[in-house]
Amino acid sequence: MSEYSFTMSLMRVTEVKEKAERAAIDLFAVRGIDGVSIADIAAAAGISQGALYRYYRSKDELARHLFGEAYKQTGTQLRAMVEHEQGFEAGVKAMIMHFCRLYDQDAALFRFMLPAQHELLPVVTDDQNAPVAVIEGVVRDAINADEINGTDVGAVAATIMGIVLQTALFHIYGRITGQLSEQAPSLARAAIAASRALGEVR
Amino acid sequence: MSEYSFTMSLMRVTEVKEKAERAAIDLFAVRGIDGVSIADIAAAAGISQGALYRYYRSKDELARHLFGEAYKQTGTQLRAMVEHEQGFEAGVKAMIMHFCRLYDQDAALFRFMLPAQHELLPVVTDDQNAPVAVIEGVVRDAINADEINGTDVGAVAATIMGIVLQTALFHIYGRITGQLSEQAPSLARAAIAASRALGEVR
Amino acid sequence: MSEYSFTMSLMRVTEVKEKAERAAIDLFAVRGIDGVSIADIAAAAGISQGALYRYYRSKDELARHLFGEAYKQTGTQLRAMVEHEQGFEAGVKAMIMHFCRLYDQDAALFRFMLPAQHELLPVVTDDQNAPVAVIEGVVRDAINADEINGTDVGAVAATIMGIVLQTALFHIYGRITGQLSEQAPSLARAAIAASRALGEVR
Amino acid sequence: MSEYSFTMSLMRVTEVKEKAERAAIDLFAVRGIDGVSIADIAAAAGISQGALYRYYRSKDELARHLFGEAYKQTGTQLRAMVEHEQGFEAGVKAMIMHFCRLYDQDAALFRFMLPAQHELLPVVTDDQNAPVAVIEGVVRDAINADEINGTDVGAVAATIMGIVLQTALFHIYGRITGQLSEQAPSLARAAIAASRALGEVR
DNA sequence: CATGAATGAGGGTTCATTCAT
DNA sequence: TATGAATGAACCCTCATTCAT
Repeated sequence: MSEYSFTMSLMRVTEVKEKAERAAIDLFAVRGIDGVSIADIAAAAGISQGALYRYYRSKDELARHLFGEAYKQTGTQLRAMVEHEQGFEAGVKAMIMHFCRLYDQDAALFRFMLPAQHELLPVVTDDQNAPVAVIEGVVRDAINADEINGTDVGAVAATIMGIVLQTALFHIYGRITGQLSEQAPSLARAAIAASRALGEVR
Repeated sequence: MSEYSFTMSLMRVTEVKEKAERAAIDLFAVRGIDGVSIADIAAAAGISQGALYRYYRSKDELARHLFGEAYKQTGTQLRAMVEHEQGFEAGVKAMIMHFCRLYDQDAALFRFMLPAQHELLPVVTDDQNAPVAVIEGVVRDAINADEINGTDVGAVAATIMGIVLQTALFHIYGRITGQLSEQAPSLARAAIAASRALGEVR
Repeated sequence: MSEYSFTMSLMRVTEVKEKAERAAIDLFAVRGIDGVSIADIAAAAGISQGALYRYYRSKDELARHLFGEAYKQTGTQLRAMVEHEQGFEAGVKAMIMHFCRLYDQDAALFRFMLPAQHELLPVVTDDQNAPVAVIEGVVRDAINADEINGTDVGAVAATIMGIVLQTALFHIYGRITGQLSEQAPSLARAAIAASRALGEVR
Repeated sequence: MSEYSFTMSLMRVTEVKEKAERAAIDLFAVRGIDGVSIADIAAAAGISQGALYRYYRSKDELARHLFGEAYKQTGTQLRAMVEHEQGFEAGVKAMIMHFCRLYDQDAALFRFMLPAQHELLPVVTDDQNAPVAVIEGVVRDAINADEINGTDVGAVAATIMGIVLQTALFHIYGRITGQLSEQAPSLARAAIAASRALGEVR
């Protein structure tokens, strides 16, 4: 009841919550959201099933929250990254390096997010800080600054994202090995070249 | 009920199977494999639940079969496409045009396959005719013919696939509109440029 | 698949459904709706839990349906009973006799309905054929025909219902024994006397 | 949190208990015992869930205690009421007026007790001071004093109780409006007339 | 051979109760 | 002593699968 117990209970809260979230992400990454039961998560986290419901109203909310947070945080970091850079090339390089490092640091989070997009992206609020929005912002600026030709912002953004994400996917499936961040420079070159090529007059 | 069963018995086996598969793909595309029940498929196909088990041992096998067939067929068509073409550029153009047409013709099949990869690709036999294998073949030939620089076949293949698939994904989510096949030429240019850029010496 | 099998499956349907409903009523009567689990009902009916869901979307719907049907049927029978009778006294006698016989024939149904009113009456549509409505109709006619004095139809109806239902409740709790229908005449006299007394000038 | 616990420790034991009981009754009245969780009660009472277990061993005991207390107290008051009166008529009038006032003063308590009877009456000890016992005592005295004819004490008591309780129920459901105590005299007349009519020779 | 009612093994969720703080 | 996070036993419900007809 003193500050001490107050602190303790707060620590426990984060402990349990963090353990649950870590377990959820790791399991979701491997088996997909629907392939993981609350019992699985609780067992992996070393907590009871009921404990999960103190922090999340439902399994659905847990998945949405995890995805949403990771998605938003990725976007925010991406934006911060980009704002330090000048010009399209620097922006793309920074973003792609960021993605690659993210993957290298927490592949499970990536393995969770990639498939989860398909079902959760439509649910998550299309925030200003969504990774897609950040990428599209960079592309838009580049078009306005005549750094690249092109009318369709989405098409260019898709190209950039596709190059990185599919590479990550190949890595997950073992078709590519090694640290992804080592490939970041060449991926960036590819993305920039592709972006320019998209807008070329035939 | 009896009229119904009468109709059923007049159906060709393939008819029933086709209806079931078509219904399954359409439903899987929209709600995902786990989001669709056998009852849903049977209802949409106008057949009984039990009938499905005459053709497939389980729902899992149905999904695997549908994915596998589509995957294999796409790969086969892709290979046929490619064999008619000479050189890397022509090959990539043909493949990308093929993907785009496939999407335009049967978006549902795409919407089914794209997310399904994540859980079914590891299960499906890594055939010679898998789309990935075909793309990698084209890339390998190009490298051998010195059309592009690059040591990592997978990296180039990932780039090419990523550009097309993410563009399709953007189309599914409404970020891109119009016929995808109209964008095929520019996507091909982007893919070729990206492939070349990947191998550039810095 | 012939008419025979069609007939058979229909018979099974009613069999299972009836068994489930009978078990549900009997259990609800003794332990209350919330005190009975789907597992209890299934076990008592000798069917699987899942089987229940072919006929009812939820336990709630099962309870509502059972109550609603019994309630409506009681009302309908009551109305039929009453329409054969002339005047207030005959009407009340008929209704009370009907209630008593109902109780004697299926005490469990009564034991289910009496407590269930408290939670389900507000949910059930206030039909023209609700027992309350029928009783109120008889009362209203009596007032219009100057057979009884009284301005408040509800008050008189409450009195009549209260006399019968509380008597049934006493019987359930063992405070009264024997066939209730034997007591119907005296209950009717009491109800009629009470109805008249309600409207007397002080 | 600390302010809160500070406040709590200043509370008198009875204060906490009273708040909990008041909250419990109010919630039970509206949603029924099974429809209310310990968390609901604790929240409404402004106490912790655990605190409830200092006063009651279980939720069941809480409900039983509340019902039992109210039941016993009502019976005791009823007995006190009756002992001041002479004769059957005066006794019934006093009892019914008491019931009506009780309802007017604390409708929630009534709304709690009425449905709760069905599950808790069999559990509560059949005390001498139970309302039913008091009513039956008055009836027994009246029979012995030849104020009413009748052999079955229970039947008469059921009639009297039924008239009052069902009227209260109608009031709860909105079929009757206004203060119930204003209707007490006419309800008493009805109860007395019904009691007499029960014993009449046909 | 098709049917669809029945099964039963889980899955998600709630909640009375406990207990470390 | 009060707290409320944690527990875990049920509970309701879904749905892939089976099988008598």
